[in-house]
Amino acid sequence: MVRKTGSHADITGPRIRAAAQSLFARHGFAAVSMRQIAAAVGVQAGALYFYTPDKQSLLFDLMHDHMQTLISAWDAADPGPELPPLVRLQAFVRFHIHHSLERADAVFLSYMELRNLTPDNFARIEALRRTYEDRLESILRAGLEGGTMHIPDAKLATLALIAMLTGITTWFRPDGRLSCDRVADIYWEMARKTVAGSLGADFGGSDSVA
Amino acid sequence: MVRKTGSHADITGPRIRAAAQSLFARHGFAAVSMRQIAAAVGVQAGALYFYTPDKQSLLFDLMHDHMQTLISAWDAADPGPELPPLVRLQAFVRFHIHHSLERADAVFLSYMELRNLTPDNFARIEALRRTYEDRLESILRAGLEGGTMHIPDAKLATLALIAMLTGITTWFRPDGRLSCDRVADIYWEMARKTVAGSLGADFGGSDSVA
DNA sequence: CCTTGAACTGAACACCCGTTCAGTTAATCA
DNA sequence: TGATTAACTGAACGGGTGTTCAGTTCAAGG
Repeated sequence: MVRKTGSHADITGPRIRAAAQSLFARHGFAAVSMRQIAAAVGVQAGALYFYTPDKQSLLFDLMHDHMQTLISAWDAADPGPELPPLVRLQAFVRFHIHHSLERADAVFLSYMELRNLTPDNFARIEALRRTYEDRLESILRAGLEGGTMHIPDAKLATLALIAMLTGITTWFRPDGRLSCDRVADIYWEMARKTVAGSLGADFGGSDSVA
Repeated sequence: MVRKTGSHADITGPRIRAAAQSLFARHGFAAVSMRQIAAAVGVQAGALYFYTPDKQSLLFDLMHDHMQTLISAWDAADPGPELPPLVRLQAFVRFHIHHSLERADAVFLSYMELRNLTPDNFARIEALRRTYEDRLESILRAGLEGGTMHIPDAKLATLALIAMLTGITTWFRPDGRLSCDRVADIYWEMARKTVAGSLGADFGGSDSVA
């Protein structure tokens, strides 16, 4: 009696969130009005407040869900700490690229609209972002300690790799020159070399630059 | 008689642009009102229109100036095409990091507010961005042809490197753990390895991952 | 068939938006 | 000193903002 299966509400809520995500990603949180979101769903603006307390919560929920999904999806995809760090790193690179490209709008939102969150909400999203970064950083530290990786700074390498991988979402087009799989192959090769042993002597003179 | 030296206008224009840049970077173009910009300058909103035709032009001018400054500053810093590609790449990495960190607001604007440009203005900024990317890409292609670099895809390596370098602006703090110079050193080492020869056999088994 | 109540409308609330413009101010020049 | 004019004010313009809420609708439950 409290809940009817197949009710309209079960589908309208997700539809609002989908419309908001798409519009926020395309035009930015501040540039999209509740009336525009409502129109995209085919409803009056007032009806949105049956599903969300306010506009800010709509943004926060989208970002929060994305970060939680990201983290738990990686924890499910992680081949495990007993495997060699380079194996785990390869899994991470492939996972991050595929997961991000399949959720371009959510990824865009989650690092473009941080400044539109209230301080409290910002802190919660930041914590999740750091949690995800720590997953990668611990892989790099394991590789460092095991001697299979050579990185000048684990924290900076983490940030550099994530920036490099996430940047793909800003230019990748499914109908472009390269498929998602091919892009993942190429980026894995670059990432592998970034953390590889520092056998830089194979091109003489590069260090003797003024 | 047309221009008075030391007039108020000579300083108010730049002050408006500085305030707009700071506010746009912190809160986003759409979230900042002309009245807020005016208040930051200590003037009424209407006075802004003595210096800019509209809000959109204010944004475009900031982004356009930043891109032009970036490109011409690199062209001045480029050690020249007669030098080894790895030398030029090192110069590029150091230049990009230092230039970006000294202009955090402008960098932030120029890749966060692209979607708030009118289609015409967007196309003009995009062209400048591509011009800058081409500077790096041609270095990588030269290294590829000369055999001193080994990259799976010059275009993707360009995008990966720029994303990696520009990402620094999102976390770098002048009073943080590492100085700008130290960060540049670390990133150069990572960038160098990314484009280095593919002597990946120094850690056996990494390629035999399922 | 009638009641219930979830889903939704449409109008209203107070306020903010970018932009314009008739005036005011104050400094310069002849 | 008086005319000129660039710089700026302050009010107004039409319209959009997030949010609320008294009503309407309509399918399901008893």
